[in-house]
Amino acid sequence: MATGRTHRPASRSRGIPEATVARLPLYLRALTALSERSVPTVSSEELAAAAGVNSAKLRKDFSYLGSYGTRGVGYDVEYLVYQISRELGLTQDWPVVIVGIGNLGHALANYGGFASRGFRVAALIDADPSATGKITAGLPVRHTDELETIIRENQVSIGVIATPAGAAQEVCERLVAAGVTSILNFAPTVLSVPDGVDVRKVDLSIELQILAFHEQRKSGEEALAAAAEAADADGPGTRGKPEKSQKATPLAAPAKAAKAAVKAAVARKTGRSGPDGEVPAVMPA
Amino acid sequence: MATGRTHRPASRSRGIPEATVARLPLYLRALTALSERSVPTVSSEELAAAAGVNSAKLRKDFSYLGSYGTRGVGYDVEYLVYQISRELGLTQDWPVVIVGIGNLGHALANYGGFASRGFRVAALIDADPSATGKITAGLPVRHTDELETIIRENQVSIGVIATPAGAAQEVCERLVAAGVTSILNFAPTVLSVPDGVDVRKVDLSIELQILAFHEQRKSGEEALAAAAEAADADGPGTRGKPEKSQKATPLAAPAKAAKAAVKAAVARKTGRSGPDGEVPAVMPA
DNA sequence: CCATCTTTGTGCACGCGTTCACAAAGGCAT
DNA sequence: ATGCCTTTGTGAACGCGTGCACAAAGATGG
Ligand SMILES: NC(=O)c1ccc[n+]([C@@H]2O[C@H](COP(=O)([O-])OP(=O)(O)OC[C@H]3O[C@@H](n4cnc5c(N)ncnc54)[C@H](O)[C@@H]3O)[C@@H](O)[C@H]2O)c1
Ligand SMILES: NC(=O)c1ccc[n+]([C@@H]2O[C@H](COP(=O)([O-])OP(=O)(O)OC[C@H]3O[C@@H](n4cnc5c(N)ncnc54)[C@H](O)[C@@H]3O)[C@@H](O)[C@H]2O)c1
Repeated sequence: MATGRTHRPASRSRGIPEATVARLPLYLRALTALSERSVPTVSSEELAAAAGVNSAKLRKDFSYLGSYGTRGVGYDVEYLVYQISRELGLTQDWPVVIVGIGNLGHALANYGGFASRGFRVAALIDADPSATGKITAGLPVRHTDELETIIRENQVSIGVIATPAGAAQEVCERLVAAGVTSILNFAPTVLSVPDGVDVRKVDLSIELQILAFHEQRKSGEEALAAAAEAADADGPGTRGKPEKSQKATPLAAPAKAAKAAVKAAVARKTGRSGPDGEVPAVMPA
Repeated sequence: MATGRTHRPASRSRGIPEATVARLPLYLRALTALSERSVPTVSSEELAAAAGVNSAKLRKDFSYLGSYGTRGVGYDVEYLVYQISRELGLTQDWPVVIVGIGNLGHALANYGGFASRGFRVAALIDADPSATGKITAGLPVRHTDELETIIRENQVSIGVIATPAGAAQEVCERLVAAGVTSILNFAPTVLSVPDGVDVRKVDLSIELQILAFHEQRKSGEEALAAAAEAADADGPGTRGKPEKSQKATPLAAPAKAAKAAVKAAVARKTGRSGPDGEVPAVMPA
């Protein structure tokens, strides 16, 4: 998955837990697929399998919405699709603006997954004058100067930021000032927004780093230390070859000496990638 | 944010909680910025603000890694960058393949955020014969036939899926069979993988739906019901104008009659978007 | 109309994550 | 050296989310 919400701690809005809200779109997707296959009803067990969750969790989630199932039978697919759509606010049309029509912005603009869920791209906005006017995904790219006007005229309340990180906060502020109250941020920055504005972020880099963490664990604890030391000294061939780890005090209180040593090594490395022989990642006390 | 992990419930690998792992990249980014400004040390308070989290949380997170701070002073920036990088496995090089070079795949291939964190795009793979061979972001697009060879030769353990949803599971299986053990999935599907394989998903559509949910709450509970009914009947002008909510029995047990009525209405609507006068979203008992 | 069987809805317990609050640690000035 | 002041590291309390397990509901067949 990508990431979690940023602000507003955990205010379960009127009884529906945030974790449940995050799963509703998942259920909806599975239900839509069933609906297209004209399946009339589905049990919690089947639907849970399709959505990749626990069936008890699914039933509890639905219980927050009301009693929409029939014991002994299951849930009526069409009815549930409607109820979830309504709960998520997908029965109305949400105009969205995308700001920053670069690599990612182009992909987003061409993405079909918007319209299929009630989200309508109202405008594409970019600061580059040479980009404005170009037709992208059937829409002309508008200049940033028009941002406020576009937001107001189209009653846009959801904005997508796909600008470089440096511009994100500024763009965010302009969006908010113009009336946007929900932001989906693709730039790798922490956005600060006033209360009442929701920010969700999608950060590819973070996802990869989390995967790398687990990947590293899979190859054994110590490979990393070896790799870290050997990184600039030798070529390939060392990977995945542990060296016998003294797992005692794995990360326990490094003495001052150790800190200083590593710090020095790091400094050396940062400055220029010179050879460094002894870099004790874990130091004996 | 994008999304959460899919499989492997909550196995805190060797003591570091999953929630903490997910925040380490955030800290790392903030620390890198400080490092570039040559800031020598930083307090938990400052760093927490930069990363957008609570300072107590940050300190506790760091405590899982070891005692890396100095009381009365704070944390040494360079040292912490090194420790977190090491913990996340970023001191080694991670070759990555991107499968599905369409709109999104192109954007990903051109994304600079990979290399800056130790992720190297080893290959771009697509099934479309007319696409193969084309140079994208400095790399030739390779045909799916070569997938297994590419994975093995480059020792790739992380795969990114950016194909249409229908192809995702199949691609996933081929990746896993070839040796990939971590997958970042952009296709809106639930992937099933064997134990030991990590899947994280990024789903733009889900993020927007979650935003829509909260957005809807902001405009008052009932606007939705009104909008739902009026959706195909009238034009703009109704939005964001609450009408005084009768919050009694918001979603309480609808009687059989109500279910049937709504279901009928839904069916009507699904078939063709004809006019529907009375669609009781919430029915009096 | 009754028995049986399926499946929902939920009470309950448990574990993870968050946050508070504070003692201990260490730097720094005197 | 001594005391002060800042900031870490963590014990403890709390709340949310998850999953088990089961009683009640309802459909279905006889
Ligand atoms: N490309 C990806 O796959 C990818 C993946 C994850 C995250 N991101 C992030 O998404 C953002 C965009 O990535 P990209 O690859 O599309 O970059 P890009 O440089 O191709 O596009 C950025 C666009 O934003 C425009 N822009 C700059 N400042 C602006 C401003 N103040 N107002 C409006 N528009 C402005 C630029 O003109 C440009 O068209 C970056 O922050 C990047 O880190 C990209
Ligand atoms: N474009 C976006 O902004 C965006 C956003 C979120 C999610 N997504 C999802 O990402 C995926 C890709 O989106 P897109 O807009 O790039 O679609 P796209 O149709 O432009 O690209 C898909 C690419 O995958 C290739 N492909 C198809 N089957 C394949 C296979 N079996 N093996 C290898 N390659 C195969 C196609 O040739 C094509 O080049 C979709 O699942 C989409 O739902 C896209």
